[in-house]
Amino acid sequence: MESSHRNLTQQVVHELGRKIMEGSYKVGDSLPSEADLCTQFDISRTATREAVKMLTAKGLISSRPRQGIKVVDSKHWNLFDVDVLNWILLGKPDLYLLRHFLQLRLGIEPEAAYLAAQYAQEDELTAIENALARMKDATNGQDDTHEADIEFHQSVLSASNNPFFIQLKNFITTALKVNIRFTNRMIPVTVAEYQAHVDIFELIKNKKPQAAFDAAMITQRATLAIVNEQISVLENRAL
Amino acid sequence: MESSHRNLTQQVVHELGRKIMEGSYKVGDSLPSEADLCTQFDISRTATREAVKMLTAKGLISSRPRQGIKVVDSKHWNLFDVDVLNWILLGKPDLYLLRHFLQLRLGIEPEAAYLAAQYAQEDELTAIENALARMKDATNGQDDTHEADIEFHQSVLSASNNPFFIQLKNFITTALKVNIRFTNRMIPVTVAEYQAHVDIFELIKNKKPQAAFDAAMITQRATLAIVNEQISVLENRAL
DNA sequence: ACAATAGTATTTATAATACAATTAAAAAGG
DNA sequence: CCTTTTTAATTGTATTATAAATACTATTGT
Repeated sequence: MESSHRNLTQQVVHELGRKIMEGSYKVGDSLPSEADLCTQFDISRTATREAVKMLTAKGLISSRPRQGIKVVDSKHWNLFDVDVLNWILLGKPDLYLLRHFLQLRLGIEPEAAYLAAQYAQEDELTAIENALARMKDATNGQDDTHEADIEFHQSVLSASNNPFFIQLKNFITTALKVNIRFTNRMIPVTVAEYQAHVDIFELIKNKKPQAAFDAAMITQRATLAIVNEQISVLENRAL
Repeated sequence: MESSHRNLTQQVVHELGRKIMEGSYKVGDSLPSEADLCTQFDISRTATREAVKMLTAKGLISSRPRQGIKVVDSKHWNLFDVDVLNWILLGKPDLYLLRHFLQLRLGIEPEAAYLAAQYAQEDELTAIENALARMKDATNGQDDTHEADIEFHQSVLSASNNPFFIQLKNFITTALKVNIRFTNRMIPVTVAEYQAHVDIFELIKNKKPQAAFDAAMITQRATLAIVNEQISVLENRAL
């Protein structure tokens, strides 16, 4: 149990957050009242209320006298919160969610590459290069495939020198992890994939923003096209 | 005083969040201890602690025994949280922040237009059209200029039918408000700007994703170029 | 029968207090 | 000087009491 090293409030936040994101409590549903949560988790009202406040701050629930604690509409959820993203991952992401992730990655990552080509500092370029080295090792089975891949994408975001893009590292990381769920058990990172990453890096390093943008965009559109195809197959089969 | 109709916890959250985002408490700084916050706001520890938990949930602070309450590194801040965005707006956004906003808008909005062209439902197209009508009225001074503009961009995001893009409505709205800060007192919404919006709508309606993407991208790159130019002027003047 | 009003009960909001757990920093020991 | 122990400051948790908000119910007057 990895929850034991966190305090009570955090444990309850995690447990309830996970249940909401997996759909055990649906939008509009009432959660147990404060009193019930206290008895269910065998904790004081203090801990319970603080957990409720944290989930409220993340936009998942509302809490009002006489009305109780309710799951609010999903448009209010802070989907870019690191905890919420992890709870999404703990749920059962389907192909549609993967598509949603990829659609936004397609917006973010090419532009991040563009900005990196404009603004990357020397140490940030080095960080990208280190991630590439790990990916190369990974193709030889000497390093964790997916972690190196994640590190590459994160380091490009960092190199954008834009706090909003940097904040989206959580999102991209989760997106990649969801992707791995569906492409797992296949060849880890192919040489072709590795080469595509190297190409983007070279364009960033040589300060070619538009070319870096285009290269990243082509890769992303290809990935998205595959998922769209998979969804089409599924939907046609369902008819 | 608009804070009086909110509960104590929310008032404290707002006050502290605002101060953090405006820089009164800088990264690494300690906030007053729980006990001090209680006396400063003249409230109980319960209310204080719940406020601290909410700010923790938004990634602004950490709170540990003996160490106290500290502002954490800004890379942990949930910059896409609606409250955090509002506190940013209450601070004093400068041209660099505006550029950061525009850089991400440039990633998001063209792709949102692309997705809207693919997936928009009839009622979502109508919503965009209504926003356009308001913008047209605004050019004649019959409606609020900037609100109609915001409504347009929000309705495109809604039409993307992607929850992540929809969640970013807060971000885009704040970005537009910051933009208004710097372009205010000028002609509200020009006919040319209005026409650019109409063009994007037509491409969405006629299901031309790539063309809608390109049209939105051109507009955004132009806006960003203006800000980059303003920053260059400022920086050259500073030398 | 119906609508407006007042009352009631449920639930969260706030407060006050006590004690436990954590941990940074100081003190003690080698 | 380094390591260990102690201390004290600060948050973590529990308990109890009361206040405020509000959905629901009952009453009342028409």
